[in-house]
Amino acid sequence: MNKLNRQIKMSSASIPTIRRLPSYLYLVRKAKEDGVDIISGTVIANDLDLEPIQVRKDLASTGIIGKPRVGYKVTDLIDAIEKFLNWDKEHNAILIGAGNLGSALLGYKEFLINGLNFLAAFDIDESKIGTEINRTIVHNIDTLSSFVQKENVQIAVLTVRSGIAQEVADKITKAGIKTIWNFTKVKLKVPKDVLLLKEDLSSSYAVLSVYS
Amino acid sequence: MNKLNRQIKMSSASIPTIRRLPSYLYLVRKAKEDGVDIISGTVIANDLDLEPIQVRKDLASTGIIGKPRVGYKVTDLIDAIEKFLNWDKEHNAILIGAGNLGSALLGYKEFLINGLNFLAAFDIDESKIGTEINRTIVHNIDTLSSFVQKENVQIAVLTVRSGIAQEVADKITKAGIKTIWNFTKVKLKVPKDVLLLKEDLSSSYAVLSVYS
DNA sequence: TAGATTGTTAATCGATTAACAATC
DNA sequence: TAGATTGTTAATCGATTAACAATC
Repeated sequence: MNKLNRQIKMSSASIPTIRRLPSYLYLVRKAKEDGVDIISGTVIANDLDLEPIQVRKDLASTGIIGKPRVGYKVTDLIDAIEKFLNWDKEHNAILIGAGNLGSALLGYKEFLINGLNFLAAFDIDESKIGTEINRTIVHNIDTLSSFVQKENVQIAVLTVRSGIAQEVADKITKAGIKTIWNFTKVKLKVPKDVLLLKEDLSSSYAVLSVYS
Repeated sequence: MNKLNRQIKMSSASIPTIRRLPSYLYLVRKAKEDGVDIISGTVIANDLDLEPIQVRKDLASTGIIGKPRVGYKVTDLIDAIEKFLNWDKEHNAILIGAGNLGSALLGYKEFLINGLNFLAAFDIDESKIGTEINRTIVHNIDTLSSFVQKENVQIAVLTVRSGIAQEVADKITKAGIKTIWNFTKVKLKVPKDVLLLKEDLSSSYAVLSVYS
């Protein structure tokens, strides 16, 4: 178990399992729209190119109970996954750095659907400040600390250029942020009680270039 | 070993190892800029919050040979990682869907530095066609097939809206594309010999919301 | 030399997969 | 009923970690 896992591990499900759950949810919601009432792990597995046993194990960790020979009740399964992922609750977030990547994230509908609620965006660019990007108002980055202190912000999404990433991280952790989703390429230094999740496209590109 | 791994596994290093290598490379390049000639696995591990043994194992898979008591020669290590990842060669790519996310990827400097060469972008939006985004010209998506057939395109980066993702994938695989980096939320169906890598922000968001 | 680091071989750990009884 | 699917328990597989000899 590596350091990241050691730091954040506390759920009954493994991180690979947690990462697969959204794809099940997406599929089962679509099934519901199509009027399906019951779905089996086998069907899910076939659709997603996974092993049925893996799907059963993953679903079991959400607490859902299926019916042998039949499958899972679609509405129950949706509820179980949403609840397990805490996607039945709102998560207040701010986005820092309203460039192209930031704008893309503000417009990402999956987030909206699943409870990620962007209270505000922040940028230094005068021409952006005061404008709206996908319904989210861009604020002056100078107001960042006071905003975080006043509002109940759970998650900070960091899409600034790497040069100022650490500085921004210092500011928001001092203001009380406990979770940072880091899209910069900087390895941030933050207090131990802050959860850091780093998004790293270079590692995916590495997989691509090794195998293609 | 799951189906994705079974399909693409053929390198000596595991996928987790491949995914960690870029962070080592980034760090070692910085060390070089700072005038460092020799670096030890222990130092790299401390900087990245990893175990020294893991770093040594990972580096060993690139073929680099270190000196006991001393460490690795910085220039050799950079070369070894670059070579192992095929980042010493150019990879011709096209980007399909020049929205915010697509534009962000076209401007991502790490790609440029590491051999990912965007030959062209494609979009349906008339107002974008003919313009340049970070030095890459946006073409009419109608010219996609003929472009792929004429040019030596290795990688297609898919940042279109999900509704047309499968249609575009059909078109480009028919035209001969062998690697697709899929940023849409659609589970694409492609011929068996096409390498698919899916980028999925929902799974990261799942990890965040379970632990925060 | 003494001690830090590499690299190899073995042990551990955890995730995936298999087997199969229970069940509707 | 027969057969498909769940859920549990055990086996396997692979990645991480530990131990330690080799070495500069």
